[in-house]
Amino acid sequence: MANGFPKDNKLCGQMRIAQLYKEGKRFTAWPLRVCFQETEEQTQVLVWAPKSLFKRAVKRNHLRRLMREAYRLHQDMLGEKHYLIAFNYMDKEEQSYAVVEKAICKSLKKISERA
RNA sequence: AGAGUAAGCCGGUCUAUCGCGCCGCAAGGUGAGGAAAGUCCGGGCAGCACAGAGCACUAUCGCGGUUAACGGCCGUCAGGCAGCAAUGUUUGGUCCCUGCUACAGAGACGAGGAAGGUGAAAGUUGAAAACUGAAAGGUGAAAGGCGGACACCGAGGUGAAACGAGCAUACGAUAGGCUGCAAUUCCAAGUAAACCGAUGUUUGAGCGCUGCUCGCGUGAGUCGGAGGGUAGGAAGCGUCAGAUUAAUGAUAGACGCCAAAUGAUGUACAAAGGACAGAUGUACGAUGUACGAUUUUGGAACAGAACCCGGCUUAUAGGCUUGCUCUUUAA
RNA sequence: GGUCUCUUAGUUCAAUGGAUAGAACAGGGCUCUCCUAAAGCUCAGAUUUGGGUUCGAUUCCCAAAGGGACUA
Repeated sequence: MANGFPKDNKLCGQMRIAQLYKEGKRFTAWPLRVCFQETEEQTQVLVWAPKSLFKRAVKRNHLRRLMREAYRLHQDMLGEKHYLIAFNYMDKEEQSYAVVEKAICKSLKKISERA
């Protein structure tokens, strides 16, 4: 079981991100909003907390790390297929790790079922 | 002991498991703060410019020191404000030239003179009879009163300020070439040397001298519209962090810190009270106060590097050290 | 990251350092009308915040907060 999260698994590039948001399927799993798309290449993930909701950089960094950590520990739930996924933090409050972990698990399960 | 004040410091530690960035073949090494923040100053660094003259513009402003530099810091002088005090805070070139000082006030920055007093010109009144003359007018006609130009003396009051000044946009001294790492250099990819309008080629557009003018140089494009393409990477970023969707985290446990509760057959002090010996002692003592082992619960701030330094400013739980001041008690 | 700029009634804008901060629209009340609109009268409402300079700050200076523009 591979629980690492190296740099190759991060989604980057303005064009590819715009394409994902344009063509990908979306759903909400509080406090997250998820956007995903199936792909032939390796799985890449984007994690994001908006500046308009969290003005302090510390809080944004913390939430991003929580989401990334939760994904890293549960990424084997996705199965054999590869996806592009974007996790957007939605809630105005800063939630604990337990809440974020639950939401990530829920959304990963949903992705593997729907795709 | 309490309260205050000034200066300085700390900003949890360790272990286990799973992970991240960078360096390295690997083993391994290394990885955020006192403010990393605001971007308010200064410097390094980079690019452009640097024949000259003049005018602007911006910043600073008692004195001395410190520094690579500063508008910072340290010491000190004077004034204002707060405090019983220790101390804190704030202001600090000049008024020669150019201007400003509302309302009120006679007058407001050139002076001019108000109530009142002294003197006093013009004018007016006194002013009619009578005489003279064709008439108009003249003579009579002076004292005194009213009047108050003007000259001298000169308060009180108004107002922040009444001739004393204060202020800056004014003057003086000093400093500053301009722009900023999205600077700048290189690589890769892509496109549109096309179209429309205005203006211009010796009757000189535009550009450069990076604010303007003179002056000098250059000499055919320049500006706007609509439209097309790209927005990746490397260096800059070394001196023990260094990315470019942007690394330093998550979980569990232990210790330490803070707050509340608990309060040991515990310790110290006070003590109603009865007991024993006896005119004062001895042990006991319900109960109260303080200190407190232990246990339980909760809490732990402000905040995250993007070229780097020196300051300033702002945010900040809790704690530590030292100096000084005041109040109370004891010696 | 850097360079600038702005904050005044609910909204859009005025106001040499000078008296009670002005105007339009919006809002409340009254008149008119059978009712509404229009019109007329009237009322309330603001200098982003905290210091300083000044006799006196919307205005000048310093700090903070919140917007906006430009720059590869």
